[in-house]
Amino acid sequence: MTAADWAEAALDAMREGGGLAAIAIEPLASRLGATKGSFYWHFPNREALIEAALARWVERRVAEITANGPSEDPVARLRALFQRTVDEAAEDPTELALLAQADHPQVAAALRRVTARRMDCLTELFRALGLPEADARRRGVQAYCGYLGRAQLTRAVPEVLPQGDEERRRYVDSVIASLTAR
Amino acid sequence: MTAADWAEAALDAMREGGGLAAIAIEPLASRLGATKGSFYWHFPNREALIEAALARWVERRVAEITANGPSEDPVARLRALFQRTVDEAAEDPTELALLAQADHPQVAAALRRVTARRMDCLTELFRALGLPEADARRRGVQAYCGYLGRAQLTRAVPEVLPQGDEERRRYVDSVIASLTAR
DNA sequence: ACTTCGCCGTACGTGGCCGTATGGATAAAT
DNA sequence: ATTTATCCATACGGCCACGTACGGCGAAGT
Repeated sequence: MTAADWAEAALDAMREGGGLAAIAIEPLASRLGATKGSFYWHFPNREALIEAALARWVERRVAEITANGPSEDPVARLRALFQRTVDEAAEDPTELALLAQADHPQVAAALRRVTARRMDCLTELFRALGLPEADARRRGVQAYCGYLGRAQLTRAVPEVLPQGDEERRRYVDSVIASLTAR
Repeated sequence: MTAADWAEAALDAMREGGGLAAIAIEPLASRLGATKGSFYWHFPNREALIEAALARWVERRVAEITANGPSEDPVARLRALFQRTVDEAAEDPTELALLAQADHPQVAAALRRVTARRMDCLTELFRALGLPEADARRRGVQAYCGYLGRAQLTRAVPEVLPQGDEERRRYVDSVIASLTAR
């Protein structure tokens, strides 16, 4: 049993429990087949566990940004981004849970890091499409807001979203067209 | 002390505490200068209080939809919508908290009602701009995702959003242009 | 004056979770 | 073989919140 195991279990709990409140030591211990004695050996307190879990989460989200090599076609990358939103955000409410607890200092720091990197990536993408810096940033914000909003709806009220592969494709086409127009 | 007082206090607590977990009877009682004896006279249990608070919230959100008379210019209404997002969502994280807890049955029902009404309104708006039904719905979803995402960022990571009145105006202009283009 | 009823305060039991104290078990070091 | 370090289990106290039991108190009816 390592500290990483505990951090991973904390992330799992947050994914299923929907929020920081789901990170509780005693339930985690019973789920891991361990006890609090183990936990308090590897961590000083609950806050440290939260910190470790969030650090893990940030690391992964940043890694999956740079995983999309900047060599690809910008429009294809945009499309891939919105395509993945559909499948991913539906299964992993972690990010939504964190967004809802942005007043928490540790959560806020994690969100700042990930969001800033994503925004940089999106801005660079629109610059690759030929837009000047200021316009590219605006488009980046616009795209990211669309991404976040769609992630929300996918989980919270999926029935208002386009149903069926055909409709979904048309929707993504429409979004891409809006973002790359002019 | 009425049941409405308790429900209102529950909404206040949720606004400040960020989530359903903030609706706790004993803290509410001390805040209201009352005790649990009063609460359990007006409500059978905590779940009923949550239900009442959510019903209140839904009623208000629906009311503020129909408050915008459908007589206005569609583009002006769109602009007003995105303008209000900036001020409002920053001060009232209730909706974001609810979105993050969409797995909760009572919350899900409340969100479904409000979202469906808003989507109807947006669709009607784009139809008033001359779009056929299917296109209007797509644009409506697109607009609402932009709204939700911006609300998220406003609270969670405001520093990535356009700063200053001038930049904010340009951003809203860009969004409106994207949504009403073609 | 006495009862009834709406409304609320107090006290208690229960459960879940945090953090600490302390001891046990195993393996490496000397 | 003894010590030491590492890792974990058990037991405990304390906090906070839910829900219940019960008693009190004022107003209205008779």
